Amino acid sequence: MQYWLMKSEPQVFSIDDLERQGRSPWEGVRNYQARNFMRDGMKVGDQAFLYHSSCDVPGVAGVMEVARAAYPDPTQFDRRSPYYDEASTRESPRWLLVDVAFSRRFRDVVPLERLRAERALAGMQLLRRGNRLSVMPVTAAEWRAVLKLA
DNA sequence: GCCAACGTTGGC
DNA sequence: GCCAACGTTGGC
Repeated sequence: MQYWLMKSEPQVFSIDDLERQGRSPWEGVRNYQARNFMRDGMKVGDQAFLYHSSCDVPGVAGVMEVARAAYPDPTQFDRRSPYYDEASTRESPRWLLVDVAFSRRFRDVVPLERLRAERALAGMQLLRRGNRLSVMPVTAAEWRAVLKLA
């Protein structure tokens, strides 16, 4: 089993939204590296942190589980969607998504600031300078270290 | 294949 | 709102 971290702006899709819905397609990933992690890495049953970005308190908000392996993201074909990609075709879809299922909402978000202060997380990809990836792997040791802070 | 211009991400 | 960092685009 593998561990992941996936970013979302809570104004767009938050841990509360996922808790309410129970399960959801993870729409809108438009970065090749992030797509490749979903396509080549993610398996049903993998665990992922939901990270809130671009908000008052950026940080890890809870835990979800991969509920369905990668398949084409329908929003790339939807002209009215902000994620529409006119260059993508149904014969050869450019963008994929996975379905995620709610597991747990932390009582409080574990703030980015707190993650940065944690020695065990010094090598975490999320914390590297200039990191903008919205989907990335997390090691088992990092996973445990973040859970301890929740 | 290089690289400048441009767009996006995301913390602050 | 600012700006650093980075990815993508497109001319050459």
